[in-house]
Amino acid sequence: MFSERQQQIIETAIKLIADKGIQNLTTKNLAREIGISEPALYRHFDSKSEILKGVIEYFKTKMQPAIKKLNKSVNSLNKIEKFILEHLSIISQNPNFAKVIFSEANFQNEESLTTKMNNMMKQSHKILETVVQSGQNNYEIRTDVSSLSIVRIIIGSMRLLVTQWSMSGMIFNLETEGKQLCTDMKKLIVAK
Amino acid sequence: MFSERQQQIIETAIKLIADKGIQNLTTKNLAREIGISEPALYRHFDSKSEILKGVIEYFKTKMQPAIKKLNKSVNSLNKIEKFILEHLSIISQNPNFAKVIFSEANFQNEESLTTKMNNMMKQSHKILETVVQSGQNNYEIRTDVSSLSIVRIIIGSMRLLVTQWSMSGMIFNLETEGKQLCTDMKKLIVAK
DNA sequence: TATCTTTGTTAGTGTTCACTAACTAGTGAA
DNA sequence: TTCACTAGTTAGTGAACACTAACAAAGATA
Repeated sequence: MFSERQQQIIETAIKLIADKGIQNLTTKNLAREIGISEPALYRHFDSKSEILKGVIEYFKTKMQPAIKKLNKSVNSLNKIEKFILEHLSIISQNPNFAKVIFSEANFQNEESLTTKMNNMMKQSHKILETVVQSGQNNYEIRTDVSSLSIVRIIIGSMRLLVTQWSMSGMIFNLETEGKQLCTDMKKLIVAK
Repeated sequence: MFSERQQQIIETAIKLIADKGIQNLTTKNLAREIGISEPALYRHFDSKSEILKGVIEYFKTKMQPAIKKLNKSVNSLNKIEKFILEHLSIISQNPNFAKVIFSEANFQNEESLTTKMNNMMKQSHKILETVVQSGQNNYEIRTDVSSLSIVRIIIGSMRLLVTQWSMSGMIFNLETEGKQLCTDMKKLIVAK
């Protein structure tokens, strides 16, 4: 899909945004960081906007494994744990993701980008909601609390953990802390 | 603290960011939206950066009531409910806040702003953690789950709810949905 | 060998950025 | 009445923005 150079451009764009926000992503900074000239960027992308679309596509493909691995578990609580830990593992391996992937504000400037981010988020929520609901149907997960609330609690706390991790300068171990969160989360939502 | 004109500038700045992100906040757009000239802005703030500092200060003062009202409850679960619902009530009354207040990315460009946002967040987490811990000491809140996890779950899900509300175009009632989330949250964390 | 394609370069475009210089109308106190 | 202060104006600054024109080197293909 993306050539090597295109991937390099996308990864560098993510790095620049992670460093100092979307206002730090200029064609000048991007070219300098890669070590090519500005016009060279335009051999690989039609516009800066196309690069940002590439960033979102890149997130999608990088995050896909976190969702595909869910089917390996039968148990719903295990699936939820996998969902969280696989996401955190990928972010842990790509620390620049942390500051960008859950910051919809970075893509607010253009409607097509907002829509793309929106859809990515909705899709992953839908998948998790299906897992939670089937867990409730199997009496693995308590049914006195709506699946919507459970999904919000799971994804909300995961996102906050990632935000705290990046804001702290990655001072703690994301996966260790994630495991603790999972353990506690399971205690809260397991059926009695 | 802030003059009327300064407040107007700050509120308009928040509106512009809410509309199309931080890149939409230019001195030109800001002046046009208010209906004054660009240089007039500089009679009230030394620089654009000072306006952004003003935005954060404005959030602080506007959000303070949500925290001050906590002491009116004795019950810890009620305090947590108040914490969530008061926050949501203020955001509901100031819809432009929704897209900006939890989007640390908007203030990432300058270190002094990042620090300010960071501190605001840490402070409110600390307050909530104190509430949770005293609830655990009183046997109102279950103690088999760490207070840190509970705080992450509460604030994380609240932030996500606000994000979903603003991303949906405010299509649902934030406070109604917030009450449902509170009810479910209390069921999960109440001591057995 | 000759030509085409790919991927880079240098030098530059017009536009927008945050911000300033210089001036002015209105107001309130000495 | 004079004078200073406040809060606005018009016109313009250099720097940075995304992007382009024109050219060049290298490799693959005819």
